[in-house]
Formats: sequence, C-alpha cells, structure tokens
Amino acid sequence: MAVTIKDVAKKAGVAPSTVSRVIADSSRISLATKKRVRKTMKELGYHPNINARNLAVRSSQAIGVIMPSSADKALQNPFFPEVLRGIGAFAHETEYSLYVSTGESDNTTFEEVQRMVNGHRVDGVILLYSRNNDPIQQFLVEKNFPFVIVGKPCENESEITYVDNNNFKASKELTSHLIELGHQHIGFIGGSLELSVTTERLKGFQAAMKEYDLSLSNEYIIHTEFLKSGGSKAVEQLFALDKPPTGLVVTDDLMTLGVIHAIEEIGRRCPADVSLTSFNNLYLSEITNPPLTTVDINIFQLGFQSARCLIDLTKNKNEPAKRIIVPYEIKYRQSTKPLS
Amino acid sequence: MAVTIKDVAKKAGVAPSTVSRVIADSSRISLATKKRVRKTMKELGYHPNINARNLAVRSSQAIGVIMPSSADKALQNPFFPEVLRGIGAFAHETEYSLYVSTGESDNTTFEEVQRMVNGHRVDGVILLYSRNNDPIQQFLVEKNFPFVIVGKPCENESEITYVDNNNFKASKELTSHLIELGHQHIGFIGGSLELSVTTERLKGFQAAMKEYDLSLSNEYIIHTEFLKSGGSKAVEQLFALDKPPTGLVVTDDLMTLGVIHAIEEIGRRCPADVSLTSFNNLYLSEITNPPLTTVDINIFQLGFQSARCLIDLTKNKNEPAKRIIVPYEIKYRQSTKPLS
DNA sequence: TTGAAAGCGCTAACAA
DNA sequence: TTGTTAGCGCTTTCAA
Repeated sequence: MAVTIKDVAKKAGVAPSTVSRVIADSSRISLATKKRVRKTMKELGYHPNINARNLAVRSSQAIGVIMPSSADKALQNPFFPEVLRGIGAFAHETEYSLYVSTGESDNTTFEEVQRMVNGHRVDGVILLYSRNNDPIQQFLVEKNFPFVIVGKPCENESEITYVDNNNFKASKELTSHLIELGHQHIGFIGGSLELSVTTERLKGFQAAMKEYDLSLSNEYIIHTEFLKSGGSKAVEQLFALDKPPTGLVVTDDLMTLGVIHAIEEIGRRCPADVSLTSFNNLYLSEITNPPLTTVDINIFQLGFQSARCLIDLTKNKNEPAKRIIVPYEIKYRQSTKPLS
Repeated sequence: MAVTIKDVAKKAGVAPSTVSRVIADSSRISLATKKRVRKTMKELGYHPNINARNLAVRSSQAIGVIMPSSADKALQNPFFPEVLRGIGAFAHETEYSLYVSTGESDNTTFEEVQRMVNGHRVDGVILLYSRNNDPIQQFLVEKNFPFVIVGKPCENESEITYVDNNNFKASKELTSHLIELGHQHIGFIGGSLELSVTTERLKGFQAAMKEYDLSLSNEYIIHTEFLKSGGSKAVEQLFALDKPPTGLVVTDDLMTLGVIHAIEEIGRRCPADVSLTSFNNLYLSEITNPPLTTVDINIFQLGFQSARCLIDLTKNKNEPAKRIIVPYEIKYRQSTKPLS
C-alpha cells in the first residue's frame, strides 16, 4: 500500500488536514510546519492520490482530446500529433493530464466521449474536428459540458468557444497568388464538405476567383477521400477537362502528395504543367518534390490555444464563448510558378 | 450534483451495495432486482463516478502512453497516431481509457510519467520508444510498475514485456533484396544509435552484406537527425564517395522522403541512379515519387498487442515477461530496380 | 495557525 | 439473495 496523507501526518506530528493544506500551499500554515511536513513527505516518498483528490474536489485535472474517428486513414495525418503536442504543452504547464480518444468508428468515439464525460474522467473536452450534425457535439451541448473546437463550428457558432485560422482569407490569398502568377484555370481539391475546414477554404477559393472575374465552373471543384485512389480519380477527371487547370488549391499537404503522384502518373509535371498550393505546412511539405507552397496554419498554436481556452472554461463555467483566430503564414516554395 | 448510487438505491428500494453489484453484474443478484435497478438507473440517468470507483478498488482502468519527447519533429511521424489507433482499439474493447504524454523535453516527459504513476492515474504504461539508459524505464522498473515497450528493450530484455518486429530479419531481407538486384555498394541511413530500432536494423543490414561478402565500410553508414538538413548532409556525404551507393536502406519512410529530395537536389534520380528501401509502410509511402519499397511493420498491431500485454500485466502483476513479435511484410514498389 | 470530523461516491467484507 | 457498514485517500468546514 502506498504512503498516504495520514502516514505523513503521523510522522510529522500534525493532523492530516494540515498536510493537505501544505500540499495546497495554504497561506494559513506556518512556514515552520510547512517545511517540516514537506521534509517528511520527501522522506516517506509521499505522492498524493489523484483519484482521492478528484473525488473530494469533484474534478479531474484532465482534459479529453477527441480525434475524428479513424475509419479512414485520416489519423495518419501528422496534423494530429502536432496539435496534440500543442495541447500537451499547455496542459503540462498547468498540470493537467491528457485523455485521448481514437475511436475506430463514429460510434466507438461517441462511446468513449460518454465514458469520459459521464464518468467524470475529464473536466472538459477538445474536439479536433468540426462537422455538420455531430452527435458528440450535441451531447456536450446538452450536458452543458465544457468543450472547445479546433476549427469553426458548423452551427451555433457564437455560443461555442473555438480556435481556428482564418481559412477563408488564407484560401483566398493562396488562390490570388496563383491568379497573380497568371493562372486562369484553377482547380480546387478538398476533403468532405461536411467538415467546416473544407467549406471555408472552398469559399475563399471561390471569392478569389470571383474577385478576378474568373469562371467558376463546378467541374474544377472536387471533393475526394483522403485515400490515394480518390486522389487519382480526382486528378484524372480534372485533367480530362477541355481546359485542364494549370493551378490547383488542395486543402491538405498529405492530399497534395497524392495529387503530385497522380499528376505524374498521367504524364504531367509539377510545377512545369501545373502549380500546386496547399495547406498545413507539415514537416513533409518541405521535402516533397517539389517543396510545397503551403499555408502554415500554426498547428501547434491551434492546440496550445485550444487547451488554454478549455482550461479557462473549466475553471469558470460561465466564461463567455470565445473565438481565437491563430494567424497563418503562406510559405512560398517551388510548387508554384508563373504560367508560361 | 450528479446522481449517485444512493439515489438509485433509494428510488429502487434497495441498498447501495445492491446497486453496486448490479453494476458489476454480480451473479448473486436476482434477475428481477437487476432489471428493476437497471431501469431506475436509466430513469435517473445514472453514471458511475469513475474516480470514486477507482479510489475504492485502487485502480484506474486507464493506461498511459508515452511518446518520445518531441523536441525534434519526430512526433510528426504518422507512426504515432497509428500505434495510438492500435492501442486505442484494444483499450476500447476492454473499456480502458488512454492517457498520453507528449513531453517537449525528456524532462517534461519524465515529469508527466511521474504524475501518471505516482498519482495513480494509470494502471500501466506503454513506452512507444526504446532507448539506452532511459531514466523513465529505470523509474518504472524501480517502482515495479507494469509497463510494456513497443520495440526491443536495450537492457534487461528477458525481464521486460515488449512487442516488436523482427527488425533484424526484416532489414536483412530488405538488404538482400537490393543485393539480389545486383547492387553492391549499399548505404544505410538510420536515426539515433541510442534507439534500439536503429541498431537492430543496422545489424540486419550488416549481416546481409556479410553473407554476400560485400564490403562493409563505415563510410556507407550514416546516422542522422530526422530533420531535413541532416538528411541532405548525409546524402551529400554518401554520394561524394569514390563509389557512391546505388542502393540505400533507410530506417523510416519519412526519412526516405527527405532522402529522395536530397538525392534529386544533387542531380541524381531514384530509382534510376539509386534504389531506395525503407521501413514502416506509412500511408504516404504509396504516394511518393517513386512509391517506396518498404517494410510493412504492421504498426496497428504493434499498438494493439502492446495494449493487450499491458492489460494482462496490470491484471496479474506476476505475469511473466512476454515477447511478442509482430510479423512484417515487405512491400515491393517502384523505388527499387535492378542495377543497370 | 492547527485539529477533528464529516463527506466525496464507490466497493467489499461480514451478517443476515 | 440482499443489507449494513467500514473504509479507499483526500478536502474542507467548523471549532479551538
């Protein structure tokens, strides 16, 4: 059996409550006893039992991190470890722990969230995705359980605390860059329209095209699965058009990797035949061939800030809904070039 | 305040202990009362408080997952979300929860492990790396705390439960493949020698070279950081040799991506000038140019099995140390070709 | 500044 | 088959 607060109390010749106060560094304990108690804690190798503490104070000093369900390979996106790093950094500072859920299906994910929340395992939850009609989100809202979203909420935006980039603006800027390089036929390749990232980036793309009076045919807009096959098909379709695109906006670096592959498979080259722009600035976007012009969305900060918001929220349930927009920066690299 | 076991008991007209037994599905409760109690649990929206339960039974139904510290970008390796998926899958089945630590530095990671272990937050720990003289591992051993390693322990191998591939054999086979394609000058690019994966794969490489009586000069063996700059330098060095390699064994797909990039930067091509082989079979290894010949180490299984071992271990501390070798499979793709 | 004691929500021995 | 009761290790009110 581990050493408890009572053991320390006995050995130090004080009451358990005093030891407890020393742990909390209460100002109502004399420095002398504090020192004495701390010393015996060391001697005995005492460590507070978090479960007991949590039970007494009805909290858990832990936050839950919900990944999208991993039926597809989406989880292999380095985006996730990177946000996790950001979340972890803040959590560590504030001595919070991290629970993660990596459900296989939407159902298992939901179960895991319920376990976390109903069982009081966590004080709050961070959702690493944002999509339409998400039962998990509804569950949290109904329970009035603290949560924050990384990304833009699809509904009730003003009532939910979230951390996001200005994806609309970033996408518009990226598209404008292509246009200013002389490209006129530009395609958009994105993930599921259920996800708010996709729609935001699509809107930005469309806004730029409109601003420059370029035609906006739906044929140039493709929504595809993350997986390779999807990417190839998308590319084939695009380049079978009368006026195949000479520029592309792709919503994710990893997807872009697939797109490059598909493009070369049909005998075209990047950037010679087509300029590519992308999002995320994953580590790998520097070492692809060619290195990608991509939006650095500062994934780490997305995580860090979301953790900060969540912890604020758990400390004060009445904290008003916040929105934090993490700045982005476009990295111009060799995947884009002027239209020749 | 949430609804407790007492509320249920009162409403159902039984004792709290009866309710507790119903939760545990004890065989000594009549079906009738079980039904009645379950019904009132539903009606009241009762969910057991895990903290209270954990306190009473002195366990936590949670396991800790320790990533390597993320000072470098190693965490951006899709390997991690993928093992996590495997671990999560088993954990979900057995209703365990997952704690993760993503320490920035070795120090913060260590602190997080101590918090988890000392605070009784977790019943056991999975280490997602294995390296020499790891203070964390020592800490766990001293505490006699259940843990399992994904990878091969560097010391006390026979006393530690671990899940690994036969990296030696895989690497030997991969190298032999290159040799059988006619390559004679083969280089090895690996990560830190502190990590047991690296040493195992290096040994396999060397064994194959020896078996075929090929020269094994140290100039062909490079240990480099994960990062791009390191990779470029390594490649430059290699190709400045009198007899530059025509084949390469690289210990990680993501590194290989960097290697391809570096190779093309100095005006060589893959596989025309140099055949590449690699490890992990990450999603991206199919969509690089060229697609990689790589060892599918079955990352998901590594995670799944490690979770299974750990949970066995926590249930029975005297469980003897186990070793589980997850089978691998070499995926032959276009990054290798016969020497011309 | 400190101590005594009740209670957080649950489990498990013992009794019935 | 069920109930009573004493903890699990900690916090916190109230009293001293």
